[in-house]
Amino acid sequence: MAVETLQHQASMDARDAEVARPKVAVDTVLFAIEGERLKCYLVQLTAGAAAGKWAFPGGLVRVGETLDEAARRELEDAASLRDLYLEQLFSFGDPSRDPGAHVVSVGYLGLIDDAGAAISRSRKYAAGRWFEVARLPALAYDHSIIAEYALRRLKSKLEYTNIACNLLPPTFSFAELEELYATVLERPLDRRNFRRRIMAMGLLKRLPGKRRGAHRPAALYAFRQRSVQAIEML
Amino acid sequence: MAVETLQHQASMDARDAEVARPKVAVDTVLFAIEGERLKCYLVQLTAGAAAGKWAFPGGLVRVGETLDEAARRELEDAASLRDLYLEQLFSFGDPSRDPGAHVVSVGYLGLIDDAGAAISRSRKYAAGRWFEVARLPALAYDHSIIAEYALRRLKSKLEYTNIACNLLPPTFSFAELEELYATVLERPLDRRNFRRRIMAMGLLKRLPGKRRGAHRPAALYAFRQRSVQAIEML
DNA sequence: CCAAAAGTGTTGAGTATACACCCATGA
DNA sequence: TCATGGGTGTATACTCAACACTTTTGG
Repeated sequence: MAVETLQHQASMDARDAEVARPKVAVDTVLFAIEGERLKCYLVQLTAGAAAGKWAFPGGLVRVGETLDEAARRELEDAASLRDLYLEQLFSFGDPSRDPGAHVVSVGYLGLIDDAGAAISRSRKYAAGRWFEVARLPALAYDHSIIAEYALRRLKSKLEYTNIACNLLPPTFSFAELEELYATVLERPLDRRNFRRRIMAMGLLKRLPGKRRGAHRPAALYAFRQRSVQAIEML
Repeated sequence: MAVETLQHQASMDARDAEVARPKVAVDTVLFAIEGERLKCYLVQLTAGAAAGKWAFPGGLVRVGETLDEAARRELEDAASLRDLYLEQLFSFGDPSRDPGAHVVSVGYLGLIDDAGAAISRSRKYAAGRWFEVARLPALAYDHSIIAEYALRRLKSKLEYTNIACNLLPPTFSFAELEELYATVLERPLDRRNFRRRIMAMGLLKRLPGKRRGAHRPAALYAFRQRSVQAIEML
């Protein structure tokens, strides 16, 4: 096609309009902690070859919106979620990843501190709910590959950023922070070493109150700058 | 196109078919070392609003090819380059990044060990040549943002992978390896510490010959596994 | 007073850094 | 023999990992 010869990417060439082009979609792997388990949110598809299968919420990017905006729009549609942490992961372009058409998907990692905030009342999907990451059902398309990327990224960023603040409520005890790390990283942490490292970074501020429970009350903390991505950690 | 009705990302809304969709392109920031300088390859555009400006080689992704394939095809077209190291960087989806149309660009980082291998005889571009990274001309679209991403990624991966093997010829002296690091990272390295670290990793094998020069000959090395990405380094 | 979770320091090992001189060669 | 780049070791500071007991509360 001569189309290629005339231009770089967009091409104002009218012939372009007739050439089939891959579509662009976004898909978001949304994580939350619930009941000491790492979970992610899946929706059940209603149409197409993958109908009935579970997948990450996502959809086609529209002309005029950024990729982030598209991801946020889809999450709002799928689960009425807003204002969550989003980070671009990777783009998946295997033409056979969706048997119906060539769709390039930009994968996103999303984090939310409250799994309960997700409300599944989208007309677009048959259902939506949280699944334990360790026990995901079979996923549509190449979504299990996207899931692996997302999990790897989450684990890795936990070790060198303050990303954890997006998985915790505004106020939390130190034990809760440590438990978050242990849950996501799937290994126990040394309490003293962990506390020392976190404290040395000065990311937390101590709050006045105490968390009352059945036993010795825990001091409460908050992240000094929530949702900001500092560097250097474990 | 019924295609849309059949699947997830494409939403089943028939109206979708008539809606304009963003296009997908790839753009590759190709690096090489030449004359103790880090350089990257730019092409001069011939058409569109950006005609005359310099940009990274790239172009629209075709239906049926992967993103990697598209990037390789564009590099082959632009500079007759094949078999180089490519790694996906990030996707840039700001609708205004290309004033002509909404084009989502998947940025790639490319590395080649021999700048001389690039042959600019593409009909698509007015010119193509290497520019010192520290002295790039004004770039078309959002390519200066892509350039920053690429450079940051290169610097960072140099510190924890063996990615350097893609910027060096099959055989090199230790001084050349060190100089590569110093050039890219823009800081001097301690020769003894650097050598110790690299050696401790066992990534290199010593070759029998010597590099003859005006002075004391240097031992020659090669990467044990070329183009493989091991982990853990500086 | 007992069960359970919260909180707290020290030591040893390993790793990273700083630093200066001799070597081999060609000209 | 000299100019030039190639090649080598050690001492110190720092960072990371291992490890167990006391405190505070509710029941």
